[in-house]
Amino acid sequence: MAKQTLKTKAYDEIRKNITYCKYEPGSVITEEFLQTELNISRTPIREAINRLEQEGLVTIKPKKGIVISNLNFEEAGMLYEIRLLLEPYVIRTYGNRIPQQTYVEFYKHFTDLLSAEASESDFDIDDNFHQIFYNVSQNSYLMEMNNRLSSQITRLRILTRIQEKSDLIQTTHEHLAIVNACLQSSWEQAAELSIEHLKRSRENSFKLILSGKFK
Amino acid sequence: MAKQTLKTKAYDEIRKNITYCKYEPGSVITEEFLQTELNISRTPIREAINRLEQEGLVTIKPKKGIVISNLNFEEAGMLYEIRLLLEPYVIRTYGNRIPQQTYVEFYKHFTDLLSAEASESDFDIDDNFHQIFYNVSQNSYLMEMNNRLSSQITRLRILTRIQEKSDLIQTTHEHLAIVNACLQSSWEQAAELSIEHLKRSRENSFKLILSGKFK
DNA sequence: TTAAATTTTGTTGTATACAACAGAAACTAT
DNA sequence: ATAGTTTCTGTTGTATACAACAAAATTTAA
Repeated sequence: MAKQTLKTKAYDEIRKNITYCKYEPGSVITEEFLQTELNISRTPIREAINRLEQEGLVTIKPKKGIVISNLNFEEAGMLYEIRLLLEPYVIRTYGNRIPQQTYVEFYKHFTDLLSAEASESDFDIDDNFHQIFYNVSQNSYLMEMNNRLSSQITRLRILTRIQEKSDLIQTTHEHLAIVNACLQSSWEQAAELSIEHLKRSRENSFKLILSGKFK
Repeated sequence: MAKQTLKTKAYDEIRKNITYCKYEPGSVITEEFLQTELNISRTPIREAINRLEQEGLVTIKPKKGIVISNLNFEEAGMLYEIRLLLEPYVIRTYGNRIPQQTYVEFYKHFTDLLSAEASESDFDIDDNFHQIFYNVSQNSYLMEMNNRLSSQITRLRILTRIQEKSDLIQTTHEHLAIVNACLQSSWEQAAELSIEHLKRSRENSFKLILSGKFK
């Protein structure tokens, strides 16, 4: 495993706190706050913050503080637009690179998800599902793009409380359908199913945002 | 205009030096070198370097130095893969948002390019051409992605000496054809033309890379 | 000569002090 | 009371010193 520097430690920690909405969207924090919270000096904190700004998770207000990025209707629209463009593409183009072993793991995850109670780790599993497709592309731009999207998507899911059991089950069934299509090498069908999945997911998010359930 | 901090100044300067290959791909530089070269202290230099690493233009080797990223066959393939995915999409989807005024500017650039000698500013003009399409999408992820791609594409063009007059003329004619299609609201045709343009461009780059003309 | 151990050197990693400044608060003149 | 001015406070911006460490160079032992 790679050497863990304080910079990466700070980055991981802060990013996690943002994605899981421990730091609320729109709120303002200071470097000093992070310093005492993480017990790490300013330099690594700043480097982490700079990176997070680059990734769009925070905005640095000069001489004022660090604003945790908001997640509004427009942002959600942009996120899903990109996913709708990229995911069908990677499935169609690189689906055939997914190793057999990965399917075994998928099915294990699915049975876990359908049997167990909802928990925070579900997000990671769901992220992981999407990530696989990007990783097999071996295109670092695609992988990096997924990385950017995933933290925002996770935040969106948490804010819209979409992790409720009923939705989790539906999502899992949709994932299952996609995987089944892949196993039959029906890439075009798998791509179409992923479009359906993303569109439903998007509409669900939009609905919840507009209902004012969040923010 | 936004406040220029030393961090952004260092970033702009170093990025320019990398894109225009003043710092050669594969070569190793140190923070101290940049410090004396730009006459800026380490802290802003580091922040700039961190950002450039994030964007893939450099790799920081712990305790060793800063490696200017290489541009090889695989990297070029990844770049064009993304462009081939994104550009037809933005043209098809957002072409109709391009204001009339922009077309006037396009034609002015084209006539300039076809009449004048090749110069460094041609790269900016070409970048600008592609950038317009991403900007009208108003999707920050797409715009950011273009930003990432453009510096790499520029490096590729410089390294393959593709700016030679004959290629410049061909490129300009292809751009002209795309713009003409847009003006007639033939978005599908414009998208197809952009695919042709990118594919030819890619093959040209591949050819030059393999001929060993560079690196 | 060769292999292992040690020292040295160069570079980034981290901590911290001070400067600059934006915005709020207090003050002043009318 | 209000508009303008000044002062103050909190936060980030920048500079710099020192620590940690990877790799090269040197030394040592056989």
